[in-house]
Amino acid sequence: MKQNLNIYNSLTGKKEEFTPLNDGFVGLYVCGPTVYSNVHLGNCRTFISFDVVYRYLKYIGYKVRYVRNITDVGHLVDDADEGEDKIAKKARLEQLEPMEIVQAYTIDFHNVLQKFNNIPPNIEPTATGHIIEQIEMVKAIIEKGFGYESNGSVYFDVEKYNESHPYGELSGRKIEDLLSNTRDLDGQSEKRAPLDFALWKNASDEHLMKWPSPWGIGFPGWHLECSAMSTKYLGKQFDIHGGGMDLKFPHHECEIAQGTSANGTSPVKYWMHGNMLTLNGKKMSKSTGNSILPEELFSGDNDFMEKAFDPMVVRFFMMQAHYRSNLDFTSDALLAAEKGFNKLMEALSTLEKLKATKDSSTDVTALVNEFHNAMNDDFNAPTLVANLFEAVKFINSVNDNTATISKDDLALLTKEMNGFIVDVLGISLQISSSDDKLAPVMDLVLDLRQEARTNKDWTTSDKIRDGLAAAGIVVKDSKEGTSWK
RNA sequence: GGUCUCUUGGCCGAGUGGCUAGGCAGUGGUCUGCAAAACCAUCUACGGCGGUUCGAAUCCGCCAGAGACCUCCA
Repeated sequence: MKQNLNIYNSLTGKKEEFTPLNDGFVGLYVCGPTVYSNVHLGNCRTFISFDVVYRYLKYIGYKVRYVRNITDVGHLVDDADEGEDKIAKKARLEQLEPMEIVQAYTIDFHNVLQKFNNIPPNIEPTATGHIIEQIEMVKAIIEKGFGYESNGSVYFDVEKYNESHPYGELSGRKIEDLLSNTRDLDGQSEKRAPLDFALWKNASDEHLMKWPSPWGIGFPGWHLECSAMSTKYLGKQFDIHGGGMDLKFPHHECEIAQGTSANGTSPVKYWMHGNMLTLNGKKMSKSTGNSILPEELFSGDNDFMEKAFDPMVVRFFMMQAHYRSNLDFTSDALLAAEKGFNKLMEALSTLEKLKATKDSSTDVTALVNEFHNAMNDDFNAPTLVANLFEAVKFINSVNDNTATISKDDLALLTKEMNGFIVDVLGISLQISSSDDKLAPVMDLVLDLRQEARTNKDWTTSDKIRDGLAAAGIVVKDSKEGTSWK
């Protein structure tokens, strides 16, 4: 487990050696989706990035409690006082119960992530299931003097908090700058100051999702659920909190303020933020039509990609970029990734067939150590992939008898190649097309073709090959015989 | 307007003060009846202008361009 893992901490802007609060255990919280529409590809990238973080922590021996919430109370669309709840709005438009909306999109979310081979979190709490905890947290914040009630709503007093704590420390903002940039649209605002944010909102009669509270009927503020649920399941302070870049401000900043004022301690030791994803160089946006859903990518039913892509290819493609970098989705890039992916998979099956000899012609231990070094350096999956391809080259060389591998090294390499590809990167191996009924048919067909080839009947053999190709089956001739795929 | 980040070869994308990232494409080769596939080898680089340094693509400054956040957003 002693791996000298380094994590880039958004709070300090530096890579820091990871030391868990409790030796051997890691608390990991990731901000989940608001389930009011289909999960989009950008969301998936964040969750896949943190899936790899979770997987690697486990791989190096930590016991991890991974918590990722489902936001099933819609955040408000507009400014606090004018806004509309996204889920409530959608429910009204579609004439459904809000919980029908939530249920439908939660299922979609789980389905998509499963296709991407994400491991489900250990706890997936919902905001509506933790209203009591949220109310208790609001009470605590008021008690500590950082929250105030106004007309049935409760707000967080940012300026008061800033007197004793640096509000803006995560996003590098200063309260003066924020103030000078605040848009003037209040008027009848219940807030004392424009930077204050809602902890609890008074609900109007038409509002669909609401609960009783000490301040009247209402619903929790947008930032509160994460604070309440992370505290409940991971404690007042925990190790890693992740999420997309776009949540840094104000969401995570508010979480720090809420946690610090309610619990007396900064809630998170290591903040991690994944970067955004673009489509053809531009931000994904539903309004401009520059957007693609995972299902559309898998089915090929979209205007952006030349063909359909397997979820594992998409995942592999994402692994070729660092989680803190932007990643641009283009047809060409996916196509290139698909070929690389196939090469890697091919090598993995070649590895199983390798024959060990007395010595290894290369330092396999060093090769494998590089896998760890890559991931220990702030989960650098792209460097890991590069290192895996170094191993691929070696595997192929052994297969071509231009390199050798010892029995022990072969065992080590097999274990670690599979470990890093399957367990860490989360690339599930393709179930080879061993269709029970097709396989014997193919054996027969290829046998006939081989007969034709032996008889130098090229017309027949090529006809079989072309016919199969038309059916999407690629025939591969090699020294060992003919295979198909 | 404010805060911050980024700018790498035909494409995607790591990384680093002096030593090959990697993948895809291209080129050459091995294999093959011919192909395909596979494998091997190999070319093209660090936005512009200054500065620091023995040496910078890597550090600093300026300029240009892109993006994120400032308002719900992974």
